[in-house]
Amino acid sequence: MSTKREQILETAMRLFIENGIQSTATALIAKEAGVATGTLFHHFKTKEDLVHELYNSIFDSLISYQKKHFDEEADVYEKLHQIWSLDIEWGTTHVEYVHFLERYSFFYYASESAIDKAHQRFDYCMNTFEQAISKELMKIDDLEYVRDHYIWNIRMNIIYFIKRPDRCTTENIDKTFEIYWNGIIND
Amino acid sequence: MSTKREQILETAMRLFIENGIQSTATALIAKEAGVATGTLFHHFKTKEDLVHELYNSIFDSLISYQKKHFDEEADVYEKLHQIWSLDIEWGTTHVEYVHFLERYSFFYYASESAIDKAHQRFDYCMNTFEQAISKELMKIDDLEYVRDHYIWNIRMNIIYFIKRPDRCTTENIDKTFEIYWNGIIND
Amino acid sequence: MSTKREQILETAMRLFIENGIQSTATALIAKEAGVATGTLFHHFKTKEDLVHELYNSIFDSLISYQKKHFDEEADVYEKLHQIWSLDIEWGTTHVEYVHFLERYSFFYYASESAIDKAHQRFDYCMNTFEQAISKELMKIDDLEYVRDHYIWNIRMNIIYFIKRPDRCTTENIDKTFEIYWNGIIND
Amino acid sequence: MSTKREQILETAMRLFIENGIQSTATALIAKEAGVATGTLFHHFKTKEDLVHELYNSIFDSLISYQKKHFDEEADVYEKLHQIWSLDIEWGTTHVEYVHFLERYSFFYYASESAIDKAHQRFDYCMNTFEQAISKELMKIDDLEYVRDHYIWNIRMNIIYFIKRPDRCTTENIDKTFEIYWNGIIND
DNA sequence: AATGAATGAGCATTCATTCAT
DNA sequence: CATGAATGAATGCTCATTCAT
Repeated sequence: MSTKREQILETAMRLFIENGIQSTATALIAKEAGVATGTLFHHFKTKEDLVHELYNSIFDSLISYQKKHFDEEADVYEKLHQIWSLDIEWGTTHVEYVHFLERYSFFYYASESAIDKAHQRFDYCMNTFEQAISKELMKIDDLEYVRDHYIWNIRMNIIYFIKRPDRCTTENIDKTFEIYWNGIIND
Repeated sequence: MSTKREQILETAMRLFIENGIQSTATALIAKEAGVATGTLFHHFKTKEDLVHELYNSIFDSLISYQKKHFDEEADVYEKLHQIWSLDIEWGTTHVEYVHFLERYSFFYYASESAIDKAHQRFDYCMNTFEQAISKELMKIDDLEYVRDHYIWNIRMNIIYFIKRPDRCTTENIDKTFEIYWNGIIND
Repeated sequence: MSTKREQILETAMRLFIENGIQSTATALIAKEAGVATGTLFHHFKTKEDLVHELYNSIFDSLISYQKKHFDEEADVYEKLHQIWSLDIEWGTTHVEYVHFLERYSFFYYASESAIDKAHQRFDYCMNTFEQAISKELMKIDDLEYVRDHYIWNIRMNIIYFIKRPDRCTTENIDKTFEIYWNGIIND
Repeated sequence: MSTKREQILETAMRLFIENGIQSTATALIAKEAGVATGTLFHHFKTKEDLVHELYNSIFDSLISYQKKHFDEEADVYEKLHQIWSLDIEWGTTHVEYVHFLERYSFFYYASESAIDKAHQRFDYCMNTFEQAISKELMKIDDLEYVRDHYIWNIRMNIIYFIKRPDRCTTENIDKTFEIYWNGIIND
């Protein structure tokens, strides 16, 4: 019911993307959200709390989107293909979330523990990577490598398809998955 | 050539890496460099200028390192392999530069024009990508894709080998190049 | 008579003692008392009112304690001895009240008029001081001096006996009264 | 040479006395001192540092005043008489310092450690108290009691003589010392 | 070239109080 | 009686930059 709270969240997201998190003053967020500064701090103890809430809500969105379509019973190739496609579908339809995450990722707010917590939420991905490794499908049998390799490639591809929506076809998405897959798997 | 100027640059690099660029006050840089705040602004018109000078000197380092070993006459596979290996060699032996670049990349200081200028300096890389595309070696014939795909993957790998210096062997570096190459090329 | 009202008073007293009056936020009092902030302001028009109510209730306690044992008919020495001992007895058994008064005394809330009003309530003490002066018992025949001299000495002694409960015996209390009495009276 | 620094100190002292320490905003101090807020924080890292500097400079004044006249070789009675008279002379001629100390003493800024440090600076007083106790001159042979008893009485007397400058004669000061001395010493 | 005092707009956060429910 | 979201002026403090020496 808290309309003001939501207004603050929406405005903060927009301003963080436009100007960066550190460069966005809480006073500006409040002003553009049409509330008093005190109201912002009534709902969020600190600016950092506000950032974290946005960060978590984005992962809520992504994870719930993926879990709706993810098939635990499929084989490794299928599952990775699904994850890849769903990530890109979600990313290109939640552009502002992607921009926020890119602002956030290498930002000082993103403590190691926050990143760890985020990784933990993607257990179904991690399980798939582990399964792939244990089946000796991967060129490198280090979970950390496999995970980071996936994350950096999917980030790059999502950003690419956002920049080039004209190329964002199923066919092209499949092609990018092949690039990912052909690279990482054993011949 | 002034010693003070160099002290400022070194100290700034260290502090930017430790705390982030935006979170590092010029007053602190001056203090830790053992100079007056006025001296810092005597040598660098603005904080942004200081950041840019560091940024450019890093690419000077990387480019001169690569040009020393790069063989323009080799074939595409060879050239990309060279660039890949040289990037990782340079990255793992210039850890602080890598950390600085990661701090800088997604930072608001990095304007589009700064990024474009940087890309231009890597003409020998771009030429190689173009050559590969024109020879129809790549799964996707879009220069921007090929370039970004390379950049994100090399960044990911450099950071990985910095985190895991024990795994930073020629054999493993070659294996990661195979992951890159097998992914991006046509079958 | 409301329980909530009493919870507020008790919690406020505790927090004022722990952190000082000005440093204790009304929101914190409400929270620790388990009531809403609105409830606090329903029972006390302002924070200052709450402080005053505590202040007055403490003097209610002290004065009623003393009046129960005070003998108006005794001679000056006896009466001052009684007041002295009763003050120390009350103080060492109402430690939190003492702490509150010490927090309050030099605090900006304590206006001159509030202090005057408090002095007026201790008419039986003032009468005794006047009696002592008119009988030429005191080294200085200025009521203000006699009063302040008593107040500062009794405060000091109460605080001392609170810090050193092991020394708080009738014998020691009597000894401190002798210090007071031998000082102020004419030889 | 730092005129601005001194202006800040003088203005702060005045405003702290007038309105209390906590109720005086650093912005107001800067404004009334005719400097920018940044200047205040250039000279004093925090408001607390500013308060401490004032506090310490006051004790510098008192201690240097007393040491100029204090005779280490005199007997206990003489030495205490000197300290007493010098305290009152200093207090009535440095009224604003006294007011500041009264504002400060029971204020949350005055940590136990700050109070301890202050006590340590008055070693010549403490030595005299110890000497008096070891000669069995005092009714109570507890150094803490003797010290606090002195402090509270001298504070009370200084404030009294400030309020009543007409009564501040050598004769009256001597009389108040007799009140102090006759009280505390053994018969 | 080097210094460091001075600037003042800007920032995150606090808090007594109000008021609609 | 009770609630707690909402308010917004106020606060201590920061920081890139300037400038007189």
